[in-house]
Amino acid sequence: MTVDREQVLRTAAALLSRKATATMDEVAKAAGIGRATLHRHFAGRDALVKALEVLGIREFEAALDAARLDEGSAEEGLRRLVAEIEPAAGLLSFLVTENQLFEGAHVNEGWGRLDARVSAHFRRGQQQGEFRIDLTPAWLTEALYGLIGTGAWAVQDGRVAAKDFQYMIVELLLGGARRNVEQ
Amino acid sequence: MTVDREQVLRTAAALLSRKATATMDEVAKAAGIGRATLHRHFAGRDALVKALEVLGIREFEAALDAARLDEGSAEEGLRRLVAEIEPAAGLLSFLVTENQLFEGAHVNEGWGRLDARVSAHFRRGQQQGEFRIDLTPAWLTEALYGLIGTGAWAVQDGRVAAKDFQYMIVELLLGGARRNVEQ
DNA sequence: CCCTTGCGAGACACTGATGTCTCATTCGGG
DNA sequence: CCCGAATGAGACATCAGTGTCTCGCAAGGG
Repeated sequence: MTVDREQVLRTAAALLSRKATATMDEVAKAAGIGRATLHRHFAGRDALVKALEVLGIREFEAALDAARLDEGSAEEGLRRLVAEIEPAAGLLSFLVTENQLFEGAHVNEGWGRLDARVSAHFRRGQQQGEFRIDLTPAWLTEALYGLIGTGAWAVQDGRVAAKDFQYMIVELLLGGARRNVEQ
Repeated sequence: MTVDREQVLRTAAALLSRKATATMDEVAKAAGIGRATLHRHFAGRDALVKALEVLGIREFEAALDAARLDEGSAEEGLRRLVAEIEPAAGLLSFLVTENQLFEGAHVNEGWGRLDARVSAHFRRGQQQGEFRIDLTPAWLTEALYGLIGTGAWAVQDGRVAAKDFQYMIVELLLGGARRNVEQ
């Protein structure tokens, strides 16, 4: 009988990341609850978005922790990160697109911290000679977010099989589309 | 005195791709014109979005033609395509995010055609042994769109220099982040 | 078994965006 | 220099979305 708050948020993220103009009524319907109930749990649209941000940042941070980026090679760390982040891919893609419209340049402090951790990981990979140095850590970070979001959409729309999600993202990000001749 | 219709559309695409909930008034202000004038040129919000789609598809198609994908290696074709598409990157990223919310699964027929051309190019690259076959053409196509959109945002927000736009996208998409040891 | 709690559906007023209008102004061509 | 076309600013009605409320109902615990 009780609404699963987290499930509602995940559904809302999946919907809002594809249709930012979605109505509160649409969000409620997508989550399978009534609009009044949605309002009981989230005071308004702003509160809903804020809750999405909080949950998304929390899950992303948890994924970063669980990935143990410091251990092993940078590549292994990245693979673990993508694996850990997969369940929250919808939330992350919502966060990324939402963060674009930083109203008045007030970047979320939590987001900045996560951004720095990911960026630092790519920098470590460069310093250890694993990653190319002609692609900036900032760009690799953005590209990772973009590919995760794209992957989440592609899976949702059935253009990519869910089981290939991790592989497609990591392989493209690490190895690229070019076929290595010596292989 | 006369409004530059195309410039208005480009400005609108840049704004709407970052903030889909932007008001007609915001769009007008961003384009430096009055709201009434905006309404004179585009009957309403739907008409504006439709015009953006038409222009975006037209420019994308022109980029595909200009890139001469059939000539030379698949990699060269891809590089030309990204170069040709750069001026319309904002429009393309709007189209991609907009196309996610295919209302009632009515995918735009023009978009499907473009999609098929890009996908076919990746397939050709695979058949010629240039591209990896473990990454599907559909995914490579999606990834290209995603990276172009991500790149456009990153440039807009100053996280990546505009002059690096093409390089960052093509190098990551083709070669990936991993440093090749034999190099 | 009852009773409390939480939910869905619907009604309602309110706010903000939209679309249309008028009017003064300005630009640019003739 | 003058005139027409196009624009900007603003007023206005309309409407969709929002936020709040009530009521009936179902679930689940005591």
